[in-house]
Amino acid sequence: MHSTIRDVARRLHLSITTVSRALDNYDDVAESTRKLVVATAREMAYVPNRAARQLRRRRTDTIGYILPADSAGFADPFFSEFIAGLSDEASVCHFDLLVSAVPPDSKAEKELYKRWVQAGKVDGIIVNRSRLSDWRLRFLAEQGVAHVSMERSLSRLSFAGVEVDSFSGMIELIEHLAERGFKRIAYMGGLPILKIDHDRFCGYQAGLESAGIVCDPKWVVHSDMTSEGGYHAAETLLALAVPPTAIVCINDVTAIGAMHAAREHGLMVGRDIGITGFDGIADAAHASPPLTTLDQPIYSIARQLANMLLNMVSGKAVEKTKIKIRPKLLIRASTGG
Amino acid sequence: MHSTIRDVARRLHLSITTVSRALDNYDDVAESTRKLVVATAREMAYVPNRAARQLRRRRTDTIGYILPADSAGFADPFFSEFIAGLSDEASVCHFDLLVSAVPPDSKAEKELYKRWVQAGKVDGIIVNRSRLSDWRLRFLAEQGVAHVSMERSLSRLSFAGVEVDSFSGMIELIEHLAERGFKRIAYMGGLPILKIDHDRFCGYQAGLESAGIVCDPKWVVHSDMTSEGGYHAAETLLALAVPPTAIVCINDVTAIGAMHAAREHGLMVGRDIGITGFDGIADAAHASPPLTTLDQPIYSIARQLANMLLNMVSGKAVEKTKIKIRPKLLIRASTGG
DNA sequence: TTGTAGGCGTTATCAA
DNA sequence: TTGATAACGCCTACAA
Repeated sequence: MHSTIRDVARRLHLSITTVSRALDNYDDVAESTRKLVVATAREMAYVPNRAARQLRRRRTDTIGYILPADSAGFADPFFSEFIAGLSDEASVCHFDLLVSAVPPDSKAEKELYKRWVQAGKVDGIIVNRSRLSDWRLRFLAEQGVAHVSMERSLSRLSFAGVEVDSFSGMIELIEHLAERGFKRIAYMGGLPILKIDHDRFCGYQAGLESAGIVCDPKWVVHSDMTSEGGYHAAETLLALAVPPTAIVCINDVTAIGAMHAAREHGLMVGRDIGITGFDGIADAAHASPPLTTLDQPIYSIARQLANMLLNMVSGKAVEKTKIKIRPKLLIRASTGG
Repeated sequence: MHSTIRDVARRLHLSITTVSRALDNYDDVAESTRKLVVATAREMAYVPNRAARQLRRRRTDTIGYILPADSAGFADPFFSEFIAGLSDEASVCHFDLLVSAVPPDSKAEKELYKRWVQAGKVDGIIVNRSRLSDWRLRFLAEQGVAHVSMERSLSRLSFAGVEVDSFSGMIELIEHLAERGFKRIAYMGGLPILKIDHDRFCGYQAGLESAGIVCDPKWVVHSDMTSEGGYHAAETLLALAVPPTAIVCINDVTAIGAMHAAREHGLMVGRDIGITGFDGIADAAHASPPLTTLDQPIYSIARQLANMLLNMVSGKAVEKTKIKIRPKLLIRASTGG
């Protein structure tokens, strides 16, 4: 925090005003002074103080993202990629990204959102892992804070964001499994309050139905969406009297855990049992066997979300406020290739 | 951004000053007024404006972390876990975490660090993936900005941070491989300018030496530390006239890619070839076969780093400024169990 | 084309 | 124990 705008002004025997406007490319500044100011500012390594600018402009040039982090052990490449996308897009517009992690639907989460909003710390917020009934979206709408979300919640609020068509994807996936001859198909979800869990489960059911397969409630289990959780949930499934011959997992890391459990049970994944994921993280392609999955372009989705949000907070017209993406079925060896 | 401190003051017919100090628990405020102020503030949902507070206090209550993101496709669970740790620790102290992603050692990186520092956007910065000669650490020291780093660089600057003893870890690992009968041991590193690459490579060499194995330069390759990169680098190794019978990888995701390549070459990992990682990410335990690795407690390291930094910026005495951690060798099936 | 002055919401100094 | 008042660094009507 070195030179201030006063320093630059003093050095040039100009007023603060002129310096300020020269740097902001106002057109009522003589070209010669403008050049001089810009050169001097650069030479003096002048950078406008963030806090002062924020206070005055009443905006922060910062967008926020709160990680729905369940636990200490949480580590899904999904989030690395998502954050990288948000941050990259923000950088382009000279915005910053504020990040925090907090257990979903907890008291701490509520407090954090409140603090960020009421202290004016961010101009807008990106929400993901939307819940069926999501107080976050309601809260942000009420407070008039710009926000976009990945997956819409069921409430009728106007929605801006990106939605991946999990439902159709799952139907396609189940069809694929049925074609490969897998009939006893289990579903391994996450928290049932999650929109993605709901959508994927519905797609799973619809898929079964159209394949003429009945859905055994015993074959529906839930995990915490970590590989550890997937491992344990799979153990439960495989210990059943009549275990499933395929497991459809809510995401890739869960599936990686499930494959591990299957191997430990002496099953050859892809032949004795089919296992699928959702996300298309890099590691899924290198898993053993490579994982059949519904690929969603996480990085690109994150960039699009950030872009929409940035347009909103900059008052620019947002061309598209709802983007729907169809996940792509990547067939790999974990379902027989 | 609703009620300000003035609103609260007006409502109570008190001065702004008194309200401010009541809320900050100064002891020269009557207990009765303090209670009244606190209650009213809460009722009015008053939250101090961040920008104003920052401007006045000359601190931001924010720490920063710049992800060394190589590319769009980058997605290492290491970073999710690292960020979660930083963020959790920051939350405890009511600090925020500012995150950005930028290619390492690029012009953009330099500009970003400058901007953050000179605009006074953060009180301190966490650095990881230190380079052997790291301008970031020099720059931060010069500018007098508080910072901690994971892995110290070779320069003699005073260092505060956490260091994982990669060198000793690798020696132990090589010893393990040699015991298991693997003799033709390859090393798959990352960028050679990275401190961790240097340390791990040196440990590898030392390990080979003490096991009486000569190091064939052909068996030393580098990747970009992604699973994709690991996959390709392994293909190069396996295409050699005399391919190695073990591959020591710089991190887990690389190793996961390498295992994939090995399987494609018809090799049974753990029997025909030994493969090892470094990190101890959750997925490593669920890889096929489960990956032998040097486990470092990423989440806990991140918390410790953040904690040290927070103490530094709060002016608290830092008990321990250098923490050395010995990674733990987890022997799994990828080296024969 | 440039300068003056007021204020964004807080906190800190000093006097009452 | 409380209250004026002056910054913090910047932006922007408005005046010159």
